[in-house]
Amino acid sequence: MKANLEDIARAAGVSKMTVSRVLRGGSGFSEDTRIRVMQVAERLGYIPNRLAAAFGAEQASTLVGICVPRLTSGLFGHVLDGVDRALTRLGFQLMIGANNHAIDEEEAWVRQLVSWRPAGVILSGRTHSPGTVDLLRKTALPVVEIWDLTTSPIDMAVGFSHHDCGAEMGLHLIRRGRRRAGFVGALARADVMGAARLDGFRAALAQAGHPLADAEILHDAPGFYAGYYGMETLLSRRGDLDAVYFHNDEMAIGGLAFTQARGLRVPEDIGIAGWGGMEAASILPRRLTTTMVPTAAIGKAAAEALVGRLTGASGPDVTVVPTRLVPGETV
Amino acid sequence: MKANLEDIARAAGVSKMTVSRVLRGGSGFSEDTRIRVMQVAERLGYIPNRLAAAFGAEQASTLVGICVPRLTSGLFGHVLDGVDRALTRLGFQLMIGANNHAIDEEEAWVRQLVSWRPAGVILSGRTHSPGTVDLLRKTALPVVEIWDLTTSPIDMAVGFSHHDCGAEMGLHLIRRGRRRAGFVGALARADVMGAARLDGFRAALAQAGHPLADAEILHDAPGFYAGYYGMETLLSRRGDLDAVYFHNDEMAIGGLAFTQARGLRVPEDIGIAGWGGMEAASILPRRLTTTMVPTAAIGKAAAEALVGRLTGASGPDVTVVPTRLVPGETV
DNA sequence: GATGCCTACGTTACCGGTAAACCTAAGGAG
DNA sequence: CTCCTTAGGTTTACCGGTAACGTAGGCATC
Repeated sequence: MKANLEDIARAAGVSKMTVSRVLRGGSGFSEDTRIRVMQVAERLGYIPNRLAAAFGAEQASTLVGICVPRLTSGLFGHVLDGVDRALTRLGFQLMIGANNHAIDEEEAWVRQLVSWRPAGVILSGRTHSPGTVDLLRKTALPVVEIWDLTTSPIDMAVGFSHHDCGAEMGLHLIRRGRRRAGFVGALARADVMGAARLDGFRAALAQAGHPLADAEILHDAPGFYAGYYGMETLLSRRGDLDAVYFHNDEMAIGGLAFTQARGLRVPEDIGIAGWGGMEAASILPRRLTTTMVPTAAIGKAAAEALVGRLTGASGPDVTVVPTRLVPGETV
Repeated sequence: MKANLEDIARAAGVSKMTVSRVLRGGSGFSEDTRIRVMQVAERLGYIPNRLAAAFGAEQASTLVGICVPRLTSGLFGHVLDGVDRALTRLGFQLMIGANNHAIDEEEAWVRQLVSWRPAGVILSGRTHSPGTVDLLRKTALPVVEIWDLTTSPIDMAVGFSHHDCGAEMGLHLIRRGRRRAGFVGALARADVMGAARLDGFRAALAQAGHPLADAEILHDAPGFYAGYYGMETLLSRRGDLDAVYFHNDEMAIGGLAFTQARGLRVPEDIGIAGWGGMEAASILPRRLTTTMVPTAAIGKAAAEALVGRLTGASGPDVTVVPTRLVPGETV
């Protein structure tokens, strides 16, 4: 039914080792033999068995795992795309997982992954369970932590500082004359990185002498609705806010929709700032004030760091990718 | 260094077959033995080798592949999420791929995938290269085609008819009194499914006696910008259009942004309709007229169809999921 | 008391590749 | 003429599980 190397070897009158070498494009065979083997393989409809290959010679795995917080996130979609394009081109396969912002779900996924003996792993964020870290250290797998920067990565890291993003936006609001800023977050107690942005934001405001006026951290996923209702909640508590910083752009656009529904003028009555740089943010009647994150570049850099490690090239352990605050017209 | 079944067997004083049985939670061992084996496995930090397991007993693979058109699509992010949640819970691992709307890229990915001897495959769309179909038939792998419905699937299908979506929207526009409708598409010559919606749309308009006035199919990816510029192009050619149907909601919102920039009133001067049902569409000042697609439900249904086939349960070959036209306030 | 059946294991034989070691004939150098 | 090298192979020994089958001892049944 389905042919293996042995079948090809028999039909071509060579040993299966020779077939293996031919098919992998190595050396140690004549052109005649190569052609014969290729033809027989084609004729028999040979389908390689990577399971056997990876099992028999463990270093030959072409499997890479990547775990993101949520598969429904637009930003991480672009990260995945960057990783996928870079790795597919080099003959790797991508195994995917979502941790839903829970380190124990991540650990469960990592355990499954390592049982497939992959060539490497890409994780999101810098917060992992002890079990995860332990396992990855023990298996000595190449690991790239992306998205949030850490100075002491498990192995390698590609990202930026969420804390700095928040601080930069805080400073920007202050410079634009805002004095009573609020914050609307999401995924309460789950999302470490949004919390880091809030920390940085809060610190910058405090240092400027105009501390954070109020914050509303929703439990929902960070979407348009959540932004809309978060804005409503925040303003019902503090009607005097003159700026609101949102968990991300989707929420900011939701908040913007609320100001329109309520007849508030932006940026005159209140300023709105987002984070992440989704495409829609730049097509609004007023371009959204936000921070652009080079998502696809992060994915690409992570893939390249991983492949670099595998091919023995020595790259930096920590790669910082620059984010960019876009002033926009909503603050 | 790293322990295998043999090591555990030696340390626990049993055979490795017994260890295998214990770790997989089977039967044929005493409670005493079970506890001893589990303790030893824990102590040695045993990491299962699914490579060896899947290789040695081919039917035991827990690998499922899924190929989507683009990883950056919000809609497919939700599909992936639906698939991932359903399969992770059942102990499967997801291998992912993107075909970039090209059937030969899909074929290349499928070839890589089958070499991992997966338990099943989920493909997007119903258009595949002969090589892909051939390969999947030959390997007799469970296959679920999602997103676009086909009456003669390779194996199973979960989706809806894009043609019908377009036709339904065409009829809706006619009913709302529109007589000169245009269309803005994307991914020219690549996206089969958007083309199917246009076909249905065109047919419905023609049947009503008010044929499609004009269509602009861009080569770009379907995003906000593309919608904005597509709208501009279309209106510069046909200033008398009274409705425009877009490839998807993002493009429709982009088009909407153009009408605002140009001072056109929606829906009075011109109607705007999208497709897909992205969350942002329902939070606009005027709720967008669009078609809601049950993305996560499609993912879940696809996963369940696949697992059903694997466990021998007989389900339907074709599952139709309902889409819903949301009238909105932009037409 | 022979037979059958059940429990709780152990034994054996693979699965399909790959690395490493080994072989052999032909050609060239000394 | 012998030795060495090289091209072009072959042989052997795994990798770590699992299915299928074998078996010893205990108990119930006829």
